[in-house]
Amino acid sequence: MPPELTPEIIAEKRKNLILNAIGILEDEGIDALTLRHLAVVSDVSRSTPYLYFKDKAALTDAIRIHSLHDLSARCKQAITGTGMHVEQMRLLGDTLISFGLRHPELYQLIFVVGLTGREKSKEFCKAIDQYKKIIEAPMLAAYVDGMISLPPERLNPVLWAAIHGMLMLNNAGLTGDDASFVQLRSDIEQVLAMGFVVTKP
Amino acid sequence: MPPELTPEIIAEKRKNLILNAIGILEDEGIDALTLRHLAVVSDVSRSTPYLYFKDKAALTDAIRIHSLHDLSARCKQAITGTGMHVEQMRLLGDTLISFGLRHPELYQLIFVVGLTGREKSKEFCKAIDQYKKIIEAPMLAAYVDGMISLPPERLNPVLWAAIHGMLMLNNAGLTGDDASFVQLRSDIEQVLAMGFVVTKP
DNA sequence: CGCATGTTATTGACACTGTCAATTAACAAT
DNA sequence: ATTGTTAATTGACAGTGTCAATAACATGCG
Repeated sequence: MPPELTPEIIAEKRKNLILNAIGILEDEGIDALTLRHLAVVSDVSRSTPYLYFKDKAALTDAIRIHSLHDLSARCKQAITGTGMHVEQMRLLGDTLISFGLRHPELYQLIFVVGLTGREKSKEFCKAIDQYKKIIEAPMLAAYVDGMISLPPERLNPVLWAAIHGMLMLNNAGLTGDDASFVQLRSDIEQVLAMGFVVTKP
Repeated sequence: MPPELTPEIIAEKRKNLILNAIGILEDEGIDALTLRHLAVVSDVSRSTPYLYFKDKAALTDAIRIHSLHDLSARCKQAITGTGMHVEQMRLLGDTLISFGLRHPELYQLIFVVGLTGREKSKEFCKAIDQYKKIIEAPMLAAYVDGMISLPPERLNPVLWAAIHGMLMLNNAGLTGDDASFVQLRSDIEQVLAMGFVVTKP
């Protein structure tokens, strides 16, 4: 008979590898994220990760999914405490921007598909859908309240693109110094708001 | 004495390697862009590229710079023929979007610094500055004409972030099908325009 | 013409990486 | 204690970036 390896234990070991991989990514950069290095850091043998991940792309995919769930949780928490829909929208934007600024390497790994592996996995798409659902809820409420002029399925891509672009440019060092980024952030907020927020008559 | 290798010939061989590298990138993807493969395609020996590029990062940097010059040239050409500044702004946006859609791998290599190598080179920064200067010229003209409400150094980052984000999301397959992208593109244009275009009184 | 010289290009070699087959170690049930 | 199944390790191989050692080679001088 096999040793007692419950699915829970397997899942825990898997999660441990994922967390160690994220640690490497954030501390030493994407180039240091190698399966062998992960094995050393995790104090396991060279090919043990292959027991939990089919290949390297599967590992990075798992990192993406884990991090998306984490981000979703942060978003949920960010909007508890206020019921004002437009305020919630701002809080969600802040959460994403803050995440992108604090975890640049991780952010890039998550959202720049094609950095590793070409096509999105089923689970990744599910995690994205979950995240989008959380984001779009306050937007839907604000829309039915008549506060904004575009429905969520049209407004969210606009806001997402603006924030994503700002973060990616900043990540690439193309937004100048910190002051420039702050200015950009405020300008984007203002320009966008003027573009879709319904002004009271 | 050395063999007759004029700087022109050296530059030509170098450019040839760059063009071949771009060909590999666009035809076979970023993973196929390897120095050894480039050598085979270019019909030279394994380490000949090292005579022209210090290391792989120098090669990708050269690709970036070459492509930025190419993009700048396209932009210059796009706005010849009309003197209407706001129309020129639209044409420049179309040029960038069209470039990003037609050359996704190349676009990502250029603008996602950190994909290869960590810090920007001097020459890359110069090419970026050149490009920005071309982009911002019509915006400055439109600003002094009173057509738009933000000066170029503030408006350009906003527009750039929006377009960059849209292209990167699309590149990652996060903008849905083609129809969704078209919708997003038009929504962004509209929302942004409402945010900064001065409406005639 | 033949040789020295400095330059260009190729090959050899090394450390890494992803990956998997072959092998060993661990352990529950008998 | 034996055994059979499974977890985990080691061996091995093809690629990759990189550079030192080597060859090829056009030119200038004797």
